[in-house]
Amino acid sequence: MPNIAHQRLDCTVGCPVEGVLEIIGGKWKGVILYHLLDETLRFNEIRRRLPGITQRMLTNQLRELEASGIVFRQVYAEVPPKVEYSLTSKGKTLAPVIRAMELWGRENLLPQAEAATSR
Amino acid sequence: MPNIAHQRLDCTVGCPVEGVLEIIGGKWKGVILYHLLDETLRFNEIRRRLPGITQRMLTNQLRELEASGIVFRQVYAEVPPKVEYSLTSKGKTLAPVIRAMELWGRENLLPQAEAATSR
DNA sequence: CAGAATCCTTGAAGATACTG
DNA sequence: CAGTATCTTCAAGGATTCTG
Repeated sequence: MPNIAHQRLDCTVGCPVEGVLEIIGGKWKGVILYHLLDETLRFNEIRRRLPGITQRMLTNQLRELEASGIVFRQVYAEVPPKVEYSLTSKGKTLAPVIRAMELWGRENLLPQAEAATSR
Repeated sequence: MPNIAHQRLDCTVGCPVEGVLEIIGGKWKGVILYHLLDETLRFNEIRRRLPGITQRMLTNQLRELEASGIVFRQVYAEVPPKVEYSLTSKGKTLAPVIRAMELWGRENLLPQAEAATSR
């Protein structure tokens, strides 16, 4: 084994998962990412897709995602203002994670889904 | 005790993701699940794998996971007490989600990892 | 060993109002 | 349209002690 062998991480093998949750956790980030997966959206477009979120929260979450290098914020110098949000290339690599969550959610969280098949 | 878990499905397509995050979100649940993926563990075994978690938190999180039908809690009538935690079949279906997160975490959260590959 | 019972702190999240 | 700026609340999470 090469000499990069064991770096002293303060926690051991569990951390990758924990770290991801710090990025896509929170109450809204996962859903925001989900909506940005295959679309570039403007601020209010995202907002409309998240019933219940406040402007403040949306701004917060988007800024944190931007700081994590996950989301790209494109500001157009127009009046009225226009800001578009999209995934960075790094953000796009999260697709498998989001998709896996989406799939599991559909199969396990929506009783109607399964009930519908048996109806 | 009634499980009032996911009745908040008043939002539309984003919810699958949101619902999953309610289950594996929180500060510790994802990591707990990660450790239970391929092992049945006793209370203190899990605790040792999560540096920094308190007994209270661990108990809490495990109970919530149990209430979500994700974790099975096996109590042995012994002295001293012995309680084993494992994934239910439903819990095991979360594996792809956890694995996707683990993979992404390894590739994006540990700079050493990428540095190692480019060397 | 695996918790239950308390008490306490913090900050995540919400409500509301204002603005370039 | 896309934000700030405050104020406030509530519950997630933590620290500590006790116990079958």
